[in-house]
Amino acid sequence: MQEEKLSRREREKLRHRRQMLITALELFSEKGYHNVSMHEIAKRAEFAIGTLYKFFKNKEDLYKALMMEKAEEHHRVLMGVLSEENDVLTVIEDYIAAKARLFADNLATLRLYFAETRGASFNIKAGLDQDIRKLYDKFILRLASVLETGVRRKVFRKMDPYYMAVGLEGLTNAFLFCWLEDPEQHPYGANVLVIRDMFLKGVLAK
Amino acid sequence: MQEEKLSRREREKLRHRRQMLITALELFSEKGYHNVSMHEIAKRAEFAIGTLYKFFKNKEDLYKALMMEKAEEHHRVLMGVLSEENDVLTVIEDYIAAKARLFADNLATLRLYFAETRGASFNIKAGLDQDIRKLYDKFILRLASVLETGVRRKVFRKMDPYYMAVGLEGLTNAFLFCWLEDPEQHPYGANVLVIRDMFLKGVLAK
Amino acid sequence: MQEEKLSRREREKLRHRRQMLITALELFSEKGYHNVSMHEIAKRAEFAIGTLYKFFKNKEDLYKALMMEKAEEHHRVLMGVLSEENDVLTVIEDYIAAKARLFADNLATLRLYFAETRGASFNIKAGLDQDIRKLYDKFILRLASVLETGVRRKVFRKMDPYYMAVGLEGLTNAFLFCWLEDPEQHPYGANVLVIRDMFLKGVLAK
Amino acid sequence: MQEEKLSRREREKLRHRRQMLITALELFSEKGYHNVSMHEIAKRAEFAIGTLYKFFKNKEDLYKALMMEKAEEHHRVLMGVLSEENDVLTVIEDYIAAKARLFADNLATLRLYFAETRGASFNIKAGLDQDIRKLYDKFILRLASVLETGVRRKVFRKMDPYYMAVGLEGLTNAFLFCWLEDPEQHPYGANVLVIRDMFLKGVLAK
DNA sequence: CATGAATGAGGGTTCATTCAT
DNA sequence: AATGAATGAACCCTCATTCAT
Repeated sequence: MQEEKLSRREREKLRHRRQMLITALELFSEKGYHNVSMHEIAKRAEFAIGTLYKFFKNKEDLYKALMMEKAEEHHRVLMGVLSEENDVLTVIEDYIAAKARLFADNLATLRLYFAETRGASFNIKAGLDQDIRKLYDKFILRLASVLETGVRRKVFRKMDPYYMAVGLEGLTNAFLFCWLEDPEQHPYGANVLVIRDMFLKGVLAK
Repeated sequence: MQEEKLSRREREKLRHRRQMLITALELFSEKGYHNVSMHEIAKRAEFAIGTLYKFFKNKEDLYKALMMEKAEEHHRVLMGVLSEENDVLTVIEDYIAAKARLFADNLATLRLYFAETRGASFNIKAGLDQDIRKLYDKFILRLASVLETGVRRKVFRKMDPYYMAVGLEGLTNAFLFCWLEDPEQHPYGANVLVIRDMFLKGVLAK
Repeated sequence: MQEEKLSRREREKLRHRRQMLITALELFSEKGYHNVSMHEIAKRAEFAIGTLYKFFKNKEDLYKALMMEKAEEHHRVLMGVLSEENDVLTVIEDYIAAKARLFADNLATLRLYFAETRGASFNIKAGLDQDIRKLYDKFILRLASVLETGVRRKVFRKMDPYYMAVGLEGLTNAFLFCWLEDPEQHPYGANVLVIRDMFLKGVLAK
Repeated sequence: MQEEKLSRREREKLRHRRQMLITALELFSEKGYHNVSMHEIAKRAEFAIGTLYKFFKNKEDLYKALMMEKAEEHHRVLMGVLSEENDVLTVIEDYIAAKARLFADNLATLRLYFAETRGASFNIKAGLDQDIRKLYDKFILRLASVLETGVRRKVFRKMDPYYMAVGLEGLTNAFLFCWLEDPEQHPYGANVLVIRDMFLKGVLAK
C-alpha cells in the first residue's frame, strides 16, 4: 500500500526495520525484555549494533515500537470484525473467533506484553501503556456500542453495555488463556462454546 | 503460634526478615523486579547489603520468597471461604467479596506477579510459577467442586463445573481490575452486582 | 612437654588452637588460601567465627601461624638428622630419606607453601617468608657445614660446600616432586638411588 | 609473519591486547593473582573495564592467556637450543645459558607461575596447568633424548636419560633461583660453572 | 570467653550507548 | 549509511572483620 511509492532505498530501510523488530520479538519472548541485550538483537538480526541504534534511539524505543505495531494490528482486526453489518449475536461470535485467532497467532507478543508492561514494571508504562490503553479503551467502547445495539433490539437484558463488554472480555480472556496453556485438555471448540453459553445464559438452572 | 516459643533473638530475626520482604515488595512494585537493585532494597530497609544476603541467598530467592508468602496467604483465605458450610450462592458471594478484599489489599503484589512472573520473563518462572500454579490449580478444583454441588442441587444448569470456575475467575478478574484501576468510575458495589448477575443470569433478554 | 604445666583451661585452649590450624590446613590445601573463607574454617572446625578471631587476629595471621609451625617442625627434623654423628655419606643418605618422608607426610603444606608464598603473591611474604627463609638459610648452612666436613675428609672434591648444598637441594627437590606427582612411574627407591648417584658421581662416563 | 597482512584496525587490536597482557603481568607479579582486580588492570593499562572484557572473557581467561603465551615462548626457545646440531656437551651448555637468560628475562612470570599455578591454588590448574605440563613433558623428553645420544656416544655413564634430565632440571633451577635472588653473592658465571661441574662430575673426590 | 548477626568495602562482570572511521 | 571498538555506570554478590549479647 504505502510501500509502492517509496524508493528502493526506503523500501530496503523498511525491510531492515521490520527484520529488527521481528528478531527483537523473537528474543524478547524467548527470554524476557531484561534478559536480552541490544548486542544480541543486532547479532541475530545480522546488523551492526550501531545500525540498530540508527533505527531505534534506545532499547525502550525499540520495545515500544514493537508493542505499538502489534497493538495496532490487533486493533485493526478486531475493530474490523465489530464493524460488520450482521445481527448482534453473529458479530459477537465472529469477535470471539477473531480474538482466538489473534491469541493463537501472537502468543509470544501477548505474553511479553503481560509480562513487561502490565505491572508498574518500568517507565515504559508511562508512554507505551497509555497509547495502548487508548486503543483498548476505544475498542471497549466500540464493543459496548455493539452490545448496546443488542440491548436496544431486546436481544440482551437491560444492562450497562460497558459492563457487558468488560464481562465478555473477562470471559474470553480466561478461556482463551486456558486453551493456550493446554490446548489438548481444553480444546478450542469447547472453550468457544462455553464462552458463548456463559455469556449469554449465565449459569443458573432457570 | 510458632512465634511464641522463639527466643528474643529469633523473634528479632523474623522481624528483620519481614521488614526486608515488605521493603522489597514496595520497591519491586514501584519499579519492577529488574529495575530494583539489592543495594536499593538494603538501603531502604535500613540494613547493610550483606545482611540482606544473609536472609536471602540471592535476588531471585528474595523474589520467590515474597511471592510464595503472598500466594500462600491468598490461598489460605480463599480456601477458607470456599470451605464454609453455606448454600452455594452465599459461598459464591462471599468468595467474590473475599477476593475483592485481597485484590484491594494486595494490588502491588498482584501487579508485580502479573508483570514479572506470568510472561516468559525469566527463569524464576520455572521454580516459582510452578509452585504458585500448583496452589492455584488446587484452588480452582476446590471452586469447581463447590460449583458442582450447585449443579447437583440443581441451583445451576448442567455444565462442566471446571469451566464454570474458569468463567467465574475471568469475570471477577475483569471487574476487579476495572474497579482497582478507577474506583470512582467503577465503584465496588456496582461491580460486585454485575459479576454476580452476569455469572448467574448471562446477558440474554430471556 | 610444655603442656604438663598448663591448667586444664590452657590445655583446652591449645587443643582448640591446634584444631583450628589443622582444619585451616585441610581447607587451604583443598582449595587454596584465597578460596577459603574464615567462616568456612570456623564452621568445619566447629567454632563460632568470633572464636576463630579470638585465636588469630586475622586471616593472614592464621596462615602465618600455620606455616611457621610446619616450618619449625621440618627444621627440627632435618637439623636433627644433620647433627647425628656418622660418616658424611651416611648422613647425606639419612638426610635424603628424612626429607622424602617429610615431603610425603606434608604434601599438602608444601603445595600450599609453594602456591601461596613463593611468588610475590602477597605481603605475607614480607613477614612470613622472611622468617621461614631465616630457618631455611640456617638449615642450608648446616648442610653446607656437613658437606664441608666431607671435603675436609677428602670424601668430596674441593668445592664450595654452600654450592654443594644448593646442588643437593636442587636434586632432591626435583626427584622428590617427580616421585610425589607419579609414585608408580617413579618409585621412591629408584629416585633415592639416582639422587645419590648423580650427586656423588655426576653423569660423565669416566 | 601473520601481522604484516593485518589491517591497521587489527594491528591496533593486537597492540591493545599485548598492552593489556603486559600490564596484567606487571600487576599480577607485583601483588599476586588474587590481589589484583580487573579494574586495576584496566586502569593501569589505560583502558575501560569493558574493553578489557572484550579481549578476555574473564579474569581466569586473562591469566591463562598470559601464562600460555609465555610458556610457548619458553618452549620455543629451549626446544630450539636442544635441536642444534652440536656435540652433546655444547648443547647442554647452550641450554643452561639459554635457560638462564629466560629466567633473567621472565623472573616476574616465573614467580607468578610458581605462586599461582603449581599449588592446588585454584581451578585454573585444571585447564592451564595441564596445557603447560604437556609442553613441559615434551620438553623433558626432548632433553632426555639429547642426553640419550650422549649415553650412546659414551659421553655419559649408562643411566636412564629421563632421570638425567630431571636431575639437570633440578640443578639448573636451584642455582638459577639462587642467582636471581642474590646476583651479587652468587654471580651468574660461578653458578653456571658449578651446575656444569656438579652435573658432569658429581661431588666425589675421585 | 564464646557467639553469630551485622557490616560495607570491594570484587567480577554486563550491557546500553557513543562515535571515529 | 553502516560499522563495531570503546566506554563506564551499575549490577549482583562475597567475605574479612567487628561488637553487642
